[in-house]
Amino acid sequence: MKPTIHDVAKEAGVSRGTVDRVLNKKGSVSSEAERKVNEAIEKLNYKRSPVASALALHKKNIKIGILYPDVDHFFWKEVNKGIREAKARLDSLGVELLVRTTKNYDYRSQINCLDELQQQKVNGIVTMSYHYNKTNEKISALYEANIPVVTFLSDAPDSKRLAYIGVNSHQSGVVAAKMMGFRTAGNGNIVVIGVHRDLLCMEERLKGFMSKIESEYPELKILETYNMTEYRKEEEKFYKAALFETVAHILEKHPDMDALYTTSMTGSAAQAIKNSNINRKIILIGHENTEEIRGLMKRGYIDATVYENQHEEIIRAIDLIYKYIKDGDLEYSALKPSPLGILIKENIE
Amino acid sequence: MKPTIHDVAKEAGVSRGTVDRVLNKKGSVSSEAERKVNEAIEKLNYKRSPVASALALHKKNIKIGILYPDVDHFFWKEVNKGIREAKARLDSLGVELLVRTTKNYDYRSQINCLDELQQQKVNGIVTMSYHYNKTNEKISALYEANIPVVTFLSDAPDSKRLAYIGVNSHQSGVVAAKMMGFRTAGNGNIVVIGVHRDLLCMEERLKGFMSKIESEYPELKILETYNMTEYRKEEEKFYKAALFETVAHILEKHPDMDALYTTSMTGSAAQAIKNSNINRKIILIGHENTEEIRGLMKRGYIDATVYENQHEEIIRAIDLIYKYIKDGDLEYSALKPSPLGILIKENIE
DNA sequence: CTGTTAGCGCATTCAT
DNA sequence: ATGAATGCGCTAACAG
Repeated sequence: MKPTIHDVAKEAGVSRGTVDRVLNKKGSVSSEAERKVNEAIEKLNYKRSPVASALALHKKNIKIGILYPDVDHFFWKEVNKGIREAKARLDSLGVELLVRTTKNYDYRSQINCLDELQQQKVNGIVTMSYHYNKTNEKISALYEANIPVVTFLSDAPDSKRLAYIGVNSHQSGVVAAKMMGFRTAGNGNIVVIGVHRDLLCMEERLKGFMSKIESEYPELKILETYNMTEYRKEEEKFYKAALFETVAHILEKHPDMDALYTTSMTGSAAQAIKNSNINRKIILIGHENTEEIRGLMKRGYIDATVYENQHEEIIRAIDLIYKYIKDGDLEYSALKPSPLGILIKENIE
Repeated sequence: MKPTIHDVAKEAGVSRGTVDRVLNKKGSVSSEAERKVNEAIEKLNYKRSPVASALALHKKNIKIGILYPDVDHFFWKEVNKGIREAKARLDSLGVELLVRTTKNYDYRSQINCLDELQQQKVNGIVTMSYHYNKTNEKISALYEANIPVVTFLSDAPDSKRLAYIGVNSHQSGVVAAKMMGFRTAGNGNIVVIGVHRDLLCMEERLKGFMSKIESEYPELKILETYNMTEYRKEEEKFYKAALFETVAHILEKHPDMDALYTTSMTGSAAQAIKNSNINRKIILIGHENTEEIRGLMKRGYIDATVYENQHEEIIRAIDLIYKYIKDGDLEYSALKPSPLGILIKENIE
């Protein structure tokens, strides 16, 4: 039978309360008692039961804040689903989830929302960083105020965020380049669209793609690189419209192009190509795995994407911060980069 | 605040015991009481707390049997890790895991082990099917004896297994064929090795691969298809030796071959090519994602594999049967096929 | 058929 | 500094 805190107390010749104080490092324990308890724990190989612990902690009312930009219907829908699943699970642990969204990627909106969550006295926050450096200060300030922040999808490595849950973004671009190489057999003319470049993850993707193409595919020529960063603060419909225009412009300007790579909004890019009614094949490589993308890929408008599982990542992020708040230590095993998925028509679920 | 069973009882004007009987369909409840309870549950939007439930069920001592062939060091090592993780989690729920392994894929060994687990009075079993049809009868008999069986990795669809956790194997072969198409640019001579063909998953992989090549890549010629089913019942070292010989034979017999596809044991196939010291490039496409395969892929001996995450699958399978034993119902959301991963050098973690 | 009671293992009081 | 008591939400056993 698994030893309980009771067994440990008996073995050590102290009360359950004392064992608990040692386990949770509460102090107020004589060094003599502490030694005996630790010996007993060792001897019996005691591990605390997370279920019982969670149940007992029920009344503590932990609050976790979640903040993300609710802009791309398809992509964030799956994040939202993950949040709902986590919520259902954490509900029964007496944990409250305060979910906030912004209408765009403006880092000032993010900072405002973070302020509000701080006022609500949350015990921790999960969010993505809206800007490669403008959010560092606020995140570090939250850390100093004893509110740990876990970033996901896009990191803020120079801030004092507790942890980052997400992929290696540079490598994500490298993999995309490799798929471009496969699909084109290493030969042809490419146009590149860099979207959201002040999101760290996007900039890194772009760099990864470019460097891989340059180093490994000398016969793949990049005709031009477009930049769609300035639209970042607009609402989604404007953003989409701008992308549509850009793609239409590209198709007209580059009649000799064979392929398009876009660091994000792959679904919209595919729609734009589709709507253009051109009668030559444009190979499209991009990112993410959403319902929209799967649909367009099945119909041949997207050739491959490189993605991370945003649904699982948000769940991992929430679990990570919950455990950190509850137990005070990081699960180091959860910190390695998330796997990079490759999506082609054939392996759509 | 979340409603508890107590709130429901108060709302319905009955005792907690009665609510519990309704919740767990224990019978012995008047239809009048049942109606009132259900109304109260509806009204309060009551959901039972899985943590509290698990804690209370602690004394019940549920036993789950797990059975798998511990043959390929690298592949099954990760299954084993998943089992250990699940064990640690279930330990604190008072669940006992009886883990059994066989030394090969002989279905008779499997049936013997299943018999033994039945004698141990397990409440459910997780295993893979060792043979496309010879295990159906035993699995169905277990079901009749009220011991549900969940298959993973390789299914027994014609048996009364409770559920299958794993990928669509046919599609797995299709994706492999697509990767072959990418890598060869749709042109060249292929040799195929069909391993373990009386495992349903392997046979389906092979069929998926062949059909995709035939239908989509007319310029890819399959020179020959080797069959390595008969070695299935041997121990691993014999199996590997046989594969080494086969690959050496293939390389000699087909000097015009460009690529090799193998339905399993991709690591060994790569080792065999490596050891042969031939000085032309043989493209190798196979399956799985193991430490061995990642190492050989990084060094260029494997070009791509299609895999399922065996680590997550065993965990999902164990959780599924645990919940079924505990709550008596299947989590239908867990039943869709697992995702098919594509591994190339660039997206190795 | 129904209500009551006693834990499951742990964390937090409140006494001492 | 330590021990004892209470309860988290639920289930099982018992009493009626």
